[in-house]
Amino acid sequence: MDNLNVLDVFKALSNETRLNILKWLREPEKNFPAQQAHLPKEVSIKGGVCVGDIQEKVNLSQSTVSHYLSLMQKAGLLEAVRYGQWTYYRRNEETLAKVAKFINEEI
Amino acid sequence: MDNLNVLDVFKALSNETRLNILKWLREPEKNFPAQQAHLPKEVSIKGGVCVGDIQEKVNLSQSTVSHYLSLMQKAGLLEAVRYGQWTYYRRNEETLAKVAKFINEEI
DNA sequence: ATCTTATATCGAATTTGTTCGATATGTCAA
DNA sequence: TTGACATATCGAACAAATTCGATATAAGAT
Repeated sequence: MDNLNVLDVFKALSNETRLNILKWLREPEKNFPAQQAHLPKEVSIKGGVCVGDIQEKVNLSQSTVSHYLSLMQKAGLLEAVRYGQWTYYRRNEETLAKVAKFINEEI
Repeated sequence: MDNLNVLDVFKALSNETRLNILKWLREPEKNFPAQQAHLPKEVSIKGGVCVGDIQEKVNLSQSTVSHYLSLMQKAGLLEAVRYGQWTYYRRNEETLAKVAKFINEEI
């Protein structure tokens, strides 16, 4: 939605855990076994994984993971979809593409 | 030379001044008028600009600029060529290309 | 209404980054 | 060999990021 803020993006990418989360979300089914277990069969949040599943994989506190995801969302790297009490985060491919383009053409 | 350390790269890119330096070094002749004034005519360090010229453009102390350039070099974004008492820094396009590729294919 | 579960936010401790001035090192010129 | 200049390194002050546990908010189940 908002325009690309490269500084916020690079800051978000300057952390191994956050980088891993982004990588894992490339293949959610593979990396998060319990993925979307809370969703009824007729609902699907394509590519989305809830905070709890991510926290389980990352070895950090719930508050830290929540904060990280929020940072990444503000940077435009992730988007959040709420379903009931869960928040599903998924990659925002548009921003990723813009970042690669930016490196190639502007930096 | 060394292998790509993306974390160091993203940290180096997480700063407006450093980002600007990298951009300016795309077109050294345009952005650094006094460029290569110290070099004898027969010597040319393609794309290289000395620390003093960069410092003049950035509004920060000599030690800070030196530190920034060193950070960027360690991250592989710049390479340094010494000529006499001057150090010329220029972009390392190979790393930049690797970073864009990394974003597209791995992150 | 109450309890439980999921996520977000707050406040604080610790670590890392920014930035400076002072000083060290290296090179050239007289 | 002394002096001047370019750059690098050091040590310290301040700002920002990391990370936690505690608490707030919000939704679902009893």
